[in-house]
Amino acid sequence: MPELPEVETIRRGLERSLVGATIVSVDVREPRLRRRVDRRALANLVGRKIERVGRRAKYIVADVGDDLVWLMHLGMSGRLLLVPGDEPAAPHEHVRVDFDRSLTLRYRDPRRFGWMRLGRRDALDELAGLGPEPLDGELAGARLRELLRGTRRDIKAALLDQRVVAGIGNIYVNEILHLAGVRPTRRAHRVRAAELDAIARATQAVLREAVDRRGTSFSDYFDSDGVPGTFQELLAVFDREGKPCRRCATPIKRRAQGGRSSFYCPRCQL
DNA sequence: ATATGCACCTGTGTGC
DNA sequence: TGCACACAGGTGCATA
Repeated sequence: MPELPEVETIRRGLERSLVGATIVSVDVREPRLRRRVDRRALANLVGRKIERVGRRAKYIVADVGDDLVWLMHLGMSGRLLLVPGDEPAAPHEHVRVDFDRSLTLRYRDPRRFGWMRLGRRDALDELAGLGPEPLDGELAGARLRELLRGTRRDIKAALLDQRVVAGIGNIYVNEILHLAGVRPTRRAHRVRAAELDAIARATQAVLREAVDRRGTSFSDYFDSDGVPGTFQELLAVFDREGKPCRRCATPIKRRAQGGRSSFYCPRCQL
């Protein structure tokens, strides 16, 4: 479900409510997530205080002291919700963490593609090898050119590769390529420098706007307070097969690419 | 190196 | 109404 803008929105919600809060109890109701949740390791959260809530790519990274980090990934259908302590459990609520302020964090994930773990900051191999954060500092065309040099795969697959750029998923990659005027099937190494500049700019513009709009809720994404985002109102191509391109009115096309749907305007994107 | 296919899961929408 | 099937915001592995 969540890409960078959704994860960032959730991060902000957790930061607002949880920084300074102390964990009172941890209840792993269903450890069989994408990777098995280590109950004993996670139990070390008890008594610790949330010092900081960060994000890297699509990971939530919470500092809990002593160089320990609580790492969470939401997969496709994961949701982190802050609810009053006495709220009854909802379906697919796999982990609940109680804090010292009548507040619990619930992890719900019907498909169980997400997971979480507690580890030492220097042992988080999940975060090693991730590409640049597109909204931190510069993601310039020149940097993209370096990252894509020599790669023969298509530009869409390259942008979805978290080692190339961190945080982009299937909604935003379609939107970015539309804004940049580049077809998703173009070979990455044949995309011109000027087009890479456009892709770099479009990446930042799309992700910034989507963060401002608190993410895209086209079916069932909600932030940590249960509030939907509004970027779906601005989608140019994603899930708009057959509808008119917002720029030129040509019907949007859809095709499968690497097992997932690509949407593009056959006129605006070359 | 990379492309493809599939596997991990459940829910929802569609067409018959 | 039921049923079969396609498809869903993400990764990661095995195989060619």
